[in-house]
Amino acid sequence: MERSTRQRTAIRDAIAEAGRPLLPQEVLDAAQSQVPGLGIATVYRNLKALALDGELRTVELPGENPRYELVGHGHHHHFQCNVCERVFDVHACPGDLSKLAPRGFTVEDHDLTLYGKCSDCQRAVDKAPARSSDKRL
Amino acid sequence: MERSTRQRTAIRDAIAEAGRPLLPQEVLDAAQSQVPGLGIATVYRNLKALALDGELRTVELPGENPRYELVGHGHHHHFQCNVCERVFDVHACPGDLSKLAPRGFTVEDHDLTLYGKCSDCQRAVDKAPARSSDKRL
DNA sequence: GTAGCTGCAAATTCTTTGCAGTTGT
DNA sequence: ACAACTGCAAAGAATTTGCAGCTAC
Repeated sequence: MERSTRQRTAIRDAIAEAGRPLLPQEVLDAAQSQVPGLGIATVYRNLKALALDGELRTVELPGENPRYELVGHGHHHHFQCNVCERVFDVHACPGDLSKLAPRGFTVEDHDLTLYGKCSDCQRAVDKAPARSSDKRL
Repeated sequence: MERSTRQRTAIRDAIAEAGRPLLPQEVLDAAQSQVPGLGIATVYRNLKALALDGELRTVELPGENPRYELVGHGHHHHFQCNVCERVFDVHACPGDLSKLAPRGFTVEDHDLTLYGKCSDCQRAVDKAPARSSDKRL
């Protein structure tokens, strides 16, 4: 049976406050402000448990480690910033994509990731137009 | 400068013959029939080099380890069958998705994966209609 | 009281890297 | 010849697991 521990609460809260999908390590960093001794293994165990429980959803972007977000938003997609690499929710959807599949194939679902610059990074670029010497990451 | 070695040739051939995106381990298994002593590190090094070189493309599906396929088709997407789990190329594209992003965000690229039933598995379902006891995964 | 939870460290899995010997050009 | 390449084993990074002590109920 599921217990309510300081650790579990801190993990849930960290994700709720972030408002965007977090990596296990990001969850640890955020939750440690509430529970200093928190270990990464506990974070992994709780993320898995909460996901199984239906409280969290696993967000798997191509080539990225899994992130976790609160369930609650229904069908939606994600945007990853090419600069800061953070991931954001996109509450829009191209809609019916069934016509994209080859003949004879049936489309039941889809997964879409947008890439570009988030508003913060876009603003930074606008203010300081790129010089050829600018290199990030 | 790029050399032509037995190993590199075997790796390239393995992927060419497969005709679908392969995992590094699958590449190793296939290429070892040509070069028995082939090591996994060499496979990784060559996959990376060939991808950098523009010969191979990395196919990263959500929650899956990276696969590699021959370049040749330009921008395209993938379809994964919910039944047989095989991955197919989709040579269609929803096009401009920039309006889906939140205000202030700039869309530069996108990644799309369709899920459903491939023609083979769809045909199988049509012939043998699902019973309520049928459960997958 | 006790089953579930936790932190730590060791184990796993996938991928990368250091090194000394091998090979293509 | 000589830089690129290779196999092996060790190193990394992300995630899982074993275990003994802790804690919510």
